[in-house]
Amino acid sequence: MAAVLPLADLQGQVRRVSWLNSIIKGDCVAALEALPDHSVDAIFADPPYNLQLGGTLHRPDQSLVDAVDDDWDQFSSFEVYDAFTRAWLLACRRVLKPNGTIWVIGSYHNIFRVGAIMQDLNFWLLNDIVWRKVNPMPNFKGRRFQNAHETMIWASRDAKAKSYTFNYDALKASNEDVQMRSDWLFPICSGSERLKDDDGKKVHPTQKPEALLARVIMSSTKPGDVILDPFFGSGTTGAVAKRLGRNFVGIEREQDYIDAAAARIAAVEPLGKAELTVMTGKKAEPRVAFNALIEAGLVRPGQVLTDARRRFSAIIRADGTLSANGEAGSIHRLGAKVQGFDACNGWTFWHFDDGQSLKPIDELRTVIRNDLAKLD
Amino acid sequence: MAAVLPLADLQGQVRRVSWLNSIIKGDCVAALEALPDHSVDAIFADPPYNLQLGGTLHRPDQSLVDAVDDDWDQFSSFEVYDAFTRAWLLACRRVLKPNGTIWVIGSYHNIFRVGAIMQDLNFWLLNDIVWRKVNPMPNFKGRRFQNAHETMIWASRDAKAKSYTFNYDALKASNEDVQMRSDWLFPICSGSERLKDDDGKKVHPTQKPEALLARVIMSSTKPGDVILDPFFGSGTTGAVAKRLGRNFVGIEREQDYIDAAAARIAAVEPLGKAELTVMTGKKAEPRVAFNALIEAGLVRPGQVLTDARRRFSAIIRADGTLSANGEAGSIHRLGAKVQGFDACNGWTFWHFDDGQSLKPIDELRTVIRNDLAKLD
DNA sequence: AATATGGATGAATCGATTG
DNA sequence: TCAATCGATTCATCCATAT
Repeated sequence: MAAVLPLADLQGQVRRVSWLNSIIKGDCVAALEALPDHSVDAIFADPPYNLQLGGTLHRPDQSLVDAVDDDWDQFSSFEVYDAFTRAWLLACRRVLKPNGTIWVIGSYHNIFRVGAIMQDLNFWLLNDIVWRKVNPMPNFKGRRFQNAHETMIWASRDAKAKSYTFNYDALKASNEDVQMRSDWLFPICSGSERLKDDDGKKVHPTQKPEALLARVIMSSTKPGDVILDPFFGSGTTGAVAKRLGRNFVGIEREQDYIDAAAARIAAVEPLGKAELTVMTGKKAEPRVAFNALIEAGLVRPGQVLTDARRRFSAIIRADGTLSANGEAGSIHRLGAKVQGFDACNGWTFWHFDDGQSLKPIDELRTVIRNDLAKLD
Repeated sequence: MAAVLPLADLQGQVRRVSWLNSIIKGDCVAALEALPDHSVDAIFADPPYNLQLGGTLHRPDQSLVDAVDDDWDQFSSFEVYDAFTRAWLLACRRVLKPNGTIWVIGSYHNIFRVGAIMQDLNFWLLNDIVWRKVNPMPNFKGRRFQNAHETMIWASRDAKAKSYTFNYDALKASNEDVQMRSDWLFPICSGSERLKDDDGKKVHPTQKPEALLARVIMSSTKPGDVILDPFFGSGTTGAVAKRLGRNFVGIEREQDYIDAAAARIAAVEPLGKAELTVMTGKKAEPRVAFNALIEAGLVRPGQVLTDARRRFSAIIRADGTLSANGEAGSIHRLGAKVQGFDACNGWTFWHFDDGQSLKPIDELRTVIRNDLAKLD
């Protein structure tokens, strides 16, 4: 895992997909040109934030704040930063599969430019997600609000791409059975998770917490997917992807970061298949025709169905349709019609009387589905 | 208060500052041209969001969602929206005092374009503030994360303006003696605060809560300051400004909104000097997702949970659900399922073995809650 | 008079499959 | 490619009505 390939080696090996689960050394845009079109399922990008720091910053006790002042975060103007942003986003767009999605994280220094450029390039914004930091750095001068969050943009390749991966049911089940919101709460990366060098200095100034990446990856990818991180840094994306049974591709310029990331990822133990199975909902279940209930003898032609409160009733016909008040149609169409609605889920609307109580015909569909499950 | 002046009247009366505490009827940019340079201390702008809605949306109960489809929110392209944004921001910049600040609120549909243009026009971003909605509208189709926040940008007129108003100590004192963070929690505007017409219909589709405006105004203005709102709508800015002893200027095109806002503001009773302090409310115990335990490392995927008497067991999966006997679900659903019940409190039912004894996972939730207690 | 229940609603870029 | 069909999908809160 996590072999480090110079760009030259990579280009000769694309056919064997040797770039899977490796870190490509080189400039982001140039390295991306070596990847095939539509070759990755998802992208997580943590680009330079273009922080505009005036001078040095001291805490109230006069200790020096170790700010992000690396060369890679220096841009001479918004125009230069915009050109850089457009270039790497375009390159990412080409390698992204048509139904793939991209995540970009940033702060108020850069995220507005990034978001506008994403829209200009026809990415279709699905959500902006707020990472609320449990333990953000205070504002030492007391001149602003404490900058306690960062923003992530989640987008599909274009507006027409409707089949992107979103594990809605799993997220909901893991969140007290209510849907996951756009504001997430996580601690910043610190303690034993934070990579340090031999001198105890942090390896990377903006290492992201694994919990954040875990939710990103669990929500919008499937096991076996390929996740690209064009600004790999300390390799959080790769470490979490490996642990969660996904593949990764990282791009990084600095050898120190590559070395630290490769060692980190090598130490990761992937989870087993059982632990990685994702909870799915009804949408993922096989379709069952209402006719199958008749054929299985679970309901019979002539039988009366009603809604849960017995306000409406209909008769089952031998062809698998229902009739009521001289009208006929599928369980869905007729359910909609009697209520005066445009649409209706007939499976949950229509009920049958089992002698004791009214039960939705959806329970009979479950019987059929359980029988089907034994066959494979 | 709140006299409504047609633009023509205004221009002849500028010297007497007759526009103070009034609503100017007219187009935003044209009306702004009639105001003197450097004449307002702060600006709060709630521009059109440029929502691009495909068709109609129904709730699961088939009721129709009353979407924002007003003419004033329709733009033919990003270019047109950008030009509009640049025009009103430039006009605002001219009337803003050198040490004044501006707030702009938006959603992911427009806020990235707005923020980038503000930077291009040399506004200096001080913070982005996240309004976390207590009670946002759900995502009915389960295709995205629940869009549970909006974003505000707070900026000074330019980078050199260091003497802007920021009531740091008052905010801190009103916030349990810790710095005010960049993520704010407020309910949406509803109930008796929401303006309704005689038919019970909402007067304005996007009326903002007064609590939100109150924090904006208390944090970045002084009593007696002039606050401009170039998209006045239902007049929340004016109502809160009057109550908090500030002056306002509103600009609005639609007569219906002007009438409603004028009546609303007329009914406001200004607070006395002593009462101009911010109130905060403690919320009930925060909801904790089971996923938070995994993300915090308190439990791990693959780990086995049992009930208190070890009659039932289940395995934790990486997506935050449990699985047992080929079935899966949330801690609550699966707890109910294995027992054959309709419902179950998974927090007290499922236990983990800490090496000495079985303990309910509810104890781990307490650990998380203690961390959270600092935040809400 | 409290409490319970049902309905309404909010800045929303909100399908997938088959014929 | 388009049209028809199947059938999946909601949270917190407020208010009106019923018990």
